[in-house]
Amino acid sequence: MSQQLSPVKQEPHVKQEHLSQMPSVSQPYHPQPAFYQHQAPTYSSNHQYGQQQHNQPSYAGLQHPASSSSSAASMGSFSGLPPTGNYNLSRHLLAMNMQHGQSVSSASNNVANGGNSAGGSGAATPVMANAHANANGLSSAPSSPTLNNLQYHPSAGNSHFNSNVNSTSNSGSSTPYVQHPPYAQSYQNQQSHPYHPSNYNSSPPYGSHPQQAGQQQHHSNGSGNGSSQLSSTAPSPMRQHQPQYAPLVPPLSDSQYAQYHQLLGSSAFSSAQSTPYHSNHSTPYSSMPGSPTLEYQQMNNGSNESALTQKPKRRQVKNACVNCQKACKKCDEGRPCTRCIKYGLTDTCVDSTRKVRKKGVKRGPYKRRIPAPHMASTSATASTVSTPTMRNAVPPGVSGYMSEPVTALSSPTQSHMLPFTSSATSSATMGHLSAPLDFGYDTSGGQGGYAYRMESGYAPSYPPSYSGSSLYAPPYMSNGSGNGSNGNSSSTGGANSSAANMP
DNA sequence: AACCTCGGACCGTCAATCTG
DNA sequence: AGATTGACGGTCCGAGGTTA
Repeated sequence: MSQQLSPVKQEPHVKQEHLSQMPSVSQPYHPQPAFYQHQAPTYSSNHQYGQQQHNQPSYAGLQHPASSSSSAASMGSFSGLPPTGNYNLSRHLLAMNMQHGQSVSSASNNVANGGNSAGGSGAATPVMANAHANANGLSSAPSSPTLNNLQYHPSAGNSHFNSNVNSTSNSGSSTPYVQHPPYAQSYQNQQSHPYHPSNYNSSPPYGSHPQQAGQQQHHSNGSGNGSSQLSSTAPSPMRQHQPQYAPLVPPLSDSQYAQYHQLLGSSAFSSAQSTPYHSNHSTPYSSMPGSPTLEYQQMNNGSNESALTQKPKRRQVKNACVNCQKACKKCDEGRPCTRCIKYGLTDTCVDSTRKVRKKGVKRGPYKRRIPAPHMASTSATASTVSTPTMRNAVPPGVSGYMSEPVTALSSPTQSHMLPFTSSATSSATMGHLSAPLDFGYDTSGGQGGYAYRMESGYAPSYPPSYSGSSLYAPPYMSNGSGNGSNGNSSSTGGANSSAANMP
């Protein structure tokens, strides 16, 4: 079994490298619950995409009638599949369930491992240690608050909490999978992609007919204990609304599917209702996925002229599905999402797993605001200051600033979404804000591609020793800010003064 | 025309840091 | 302790290429 493990090629593409640094991506499909370890004794923590399935006996035996000929190639990672026989959907789902369930624990496990190897720092942070401590086997709860509140998705991992919940899939049924030709081809060519569904193991690259949505929903529902007690009646505790959904999905055209899904998404049947992070999502839009009029949310309900000239804010889902994530396409909160329904990828439409944020990363002294009462510049327009850090410019005490539209923005960090009113602009505190300065293109770490912006009026105060926790060079290198300084903003005020005078 | 790929702009989160 | 900062980790726009 172990000799079947083959290293998954990493595409040289930059973005994929970045994505491949997301160790937890593979975790939802990680088939290594503790109770299965006896069947996977050689399992390594340095798992790769596309390998886990080989340690999963019940899944390695997955058979697929539609993959007998042409699609066999597209299922390269399923090379161990027998060429004939019935596709055992229940086993398939069972395996997927276990893989999903494992995500909770293995994700945290990966934090300790991957995070350590990637950054070389923070491995010993308390949270990571804690995550690791919880990462063995049957841990039934997200091992970190982040996982609990954000990453843990019931559709992906709830099975872990319901180890005795029966799967409703038809045991032994050989449901015909309908392969979506374009994607079959596409995914076939992407097997080296770390996000390739075939490398998820639980996500065979064939698309399923949407009629199987009702079965697929039980991915989140199956037993995680390897039991074969399969029932055809027990609904998912988290998605028991969806049995109503499955029969309602006839073979429709793509547009019809999309339309239908929009209805789904905006209805109480949306899986978004059950996601833990939607409940406290601050924006009112999250409850209405799929509404085309909400693709962009209005920054201002017409109360400010500047809003008319500003580009509407892009709205993102909390967690894109693996398919949309891989394709860098817009997803929605429904599972399956509209796009996956459209392309027949409902089988693999599962939430991607979010990486646990690193902790213990030393951050340099923050640049400090300069009082700058005399630097008022009325030339600052709403557009020029509408940077993500614009909130910095909002005086904490400015009342009325967060009035009408802000009621929808309970998240304090979303204050930068607010329009920049003229009154605020003219305030003395705002005066030092003019066009932000781009300080080039950072390619030194992380995702790169971010143009560091220094807003005038802020004094970069990185001490010379600061290296962004070894991740970044000091982003403000214009004049050696902080050279010999102790990070005091006064030492770099000159740079900002000049910045403030920039046109 | 539809779809795919992917660079990078944009977004939201939240731990580190600052401030009163 | 609460506010703020800003890096991180993510989403997905949109342009260019490919395919049917």
